[in-house]
Amino acid sequence: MQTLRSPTPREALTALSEALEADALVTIYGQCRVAYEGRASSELGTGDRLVVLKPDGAALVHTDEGRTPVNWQPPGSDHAASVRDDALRVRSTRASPDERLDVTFDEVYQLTAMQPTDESDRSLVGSEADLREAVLAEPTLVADWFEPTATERETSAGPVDVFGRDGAGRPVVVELKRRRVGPDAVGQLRRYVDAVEREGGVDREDAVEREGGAGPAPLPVRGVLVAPSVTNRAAALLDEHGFDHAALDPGVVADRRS
Amino acid sequence: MQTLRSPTPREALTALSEALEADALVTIYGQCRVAYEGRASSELGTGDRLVVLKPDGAALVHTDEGRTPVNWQPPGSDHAASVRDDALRVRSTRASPDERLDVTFDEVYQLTAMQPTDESDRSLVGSEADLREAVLAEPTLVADWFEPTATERETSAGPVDVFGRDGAGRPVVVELKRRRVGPDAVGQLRRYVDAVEREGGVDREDAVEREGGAGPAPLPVRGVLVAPSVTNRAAALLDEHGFDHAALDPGVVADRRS
DNA sequence: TGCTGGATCTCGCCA
DNA sequence: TGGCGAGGTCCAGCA
Repeated sequence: MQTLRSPTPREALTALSEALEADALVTIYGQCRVAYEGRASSELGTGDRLVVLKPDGAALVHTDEGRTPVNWQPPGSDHAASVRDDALRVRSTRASPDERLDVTFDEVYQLTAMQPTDESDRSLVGSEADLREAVLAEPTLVADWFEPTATERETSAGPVDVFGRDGAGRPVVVELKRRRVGPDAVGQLRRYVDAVEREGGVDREDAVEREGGAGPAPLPVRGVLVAPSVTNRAAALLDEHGFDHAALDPGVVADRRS
Repeated sequence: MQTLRSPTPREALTALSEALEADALVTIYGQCRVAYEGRASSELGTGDRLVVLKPDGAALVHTDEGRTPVNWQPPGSDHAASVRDDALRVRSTRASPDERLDVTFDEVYQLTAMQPTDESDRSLVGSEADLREAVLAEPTLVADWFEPTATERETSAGPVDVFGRDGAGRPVVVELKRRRVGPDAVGQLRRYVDAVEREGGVDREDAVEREGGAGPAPLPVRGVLVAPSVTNRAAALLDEHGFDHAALDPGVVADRRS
């Protein structure tokens, strides 16, 4: 690890160039201006910021506020350093989409180059995938009549989270959400239900069996939204479309299963 | 600004406590383990990471990869430092939702406390708001028959981006998107069109005028999706609902207007 | 505070 | 590479 305190632009350039070459993780704290041009374009006047350059090509410009960087460049970008008008300039570019981030330092207070080693993977519990596992292990969590037959079942509108039947053999589309949902989730469920309805709501094997017979008699398709809770607008939409809601919290489910 | 190189846990604690007290922006680079518990829960084993603590309560844990921190805490959280088992521990908590982030350092390589001053605001061009301005200034960009009458017009499904009439007096709902859109945007447009249709598609003044007359004869409502481009699935949905698509790129529009 | 939708969303998966 | 949807999304604006 190398750290420079208040380096001259030339000193900073030398250290930064070496660090980028060596695939180091670099932080630069200093007074700077920032310009971005690409998917949108932005300008940021003079101020003190923390700039992080990662060996995978990510670049972050952080002020003293907010979880989100005020400016950034995604991984895969190329970092380059130079001195212009006696000022250190860091430029990060990428193609597709074509975008460019320029950070010009009036003054560099500190520059650090690190070589972190990190073999560890993060394990996360409480995702939608965990919710799906819980539902498959205990389908009555959705409804006492629910019998799942497939996950990620393909439709013309995209894959359905969990697909199955009710006691009367009607197709059931289940959409899973790990948190309280708004109208968008109901719209999503609606698209899947519509698609299954259009396609006759039969599994592929059923379709083959029926092929020689009469045209498909479209079955009514049930839609169930599984989520801890829903907003008023979402509840109204669910009602409007005749969909069901199963109140399931991934955290509670995880506790019960453990 | 203060920087400690390879401090002992006690030295790090002292410096960190002072820095947090002084509302400093703090970076800690070291070998650590991370645990999160709240909306979900996660574990992260030993590795070298860069931790950023902001005076507004934001906390970021960055590895050498990715734009997104591997763990974090949003602004508004409370940071606290302590020494446990001869190791520096940083805990960031917040209520509502109740969540906690713990970072335990096996070793601190460097700790820096900064006092950044940043008065500058970022200006950004190319947002959906810019697209709206362009459409209002030149409605024929949407269609030669389009006459806007309101923005953010309220409906039971939420506010419509731009509302207006076509040449025949039919209500028009316009949904703006700054980039290529998928099925979700069509679903959104559909919800707004449905809502306006249900409500008669009249402006408030019209409704008052008509109140004494016969019941409202629901007008067919037109829907227009304004976006640079649409995916195949979205195009199919637009067609299915009889909605129009106007190809407008916010970047191109910005150039033309400048 | 909750609801709603935008974002240079990011990220992973899959065709 | 593009399409698609999840995310501890974050975030602003508004009721």
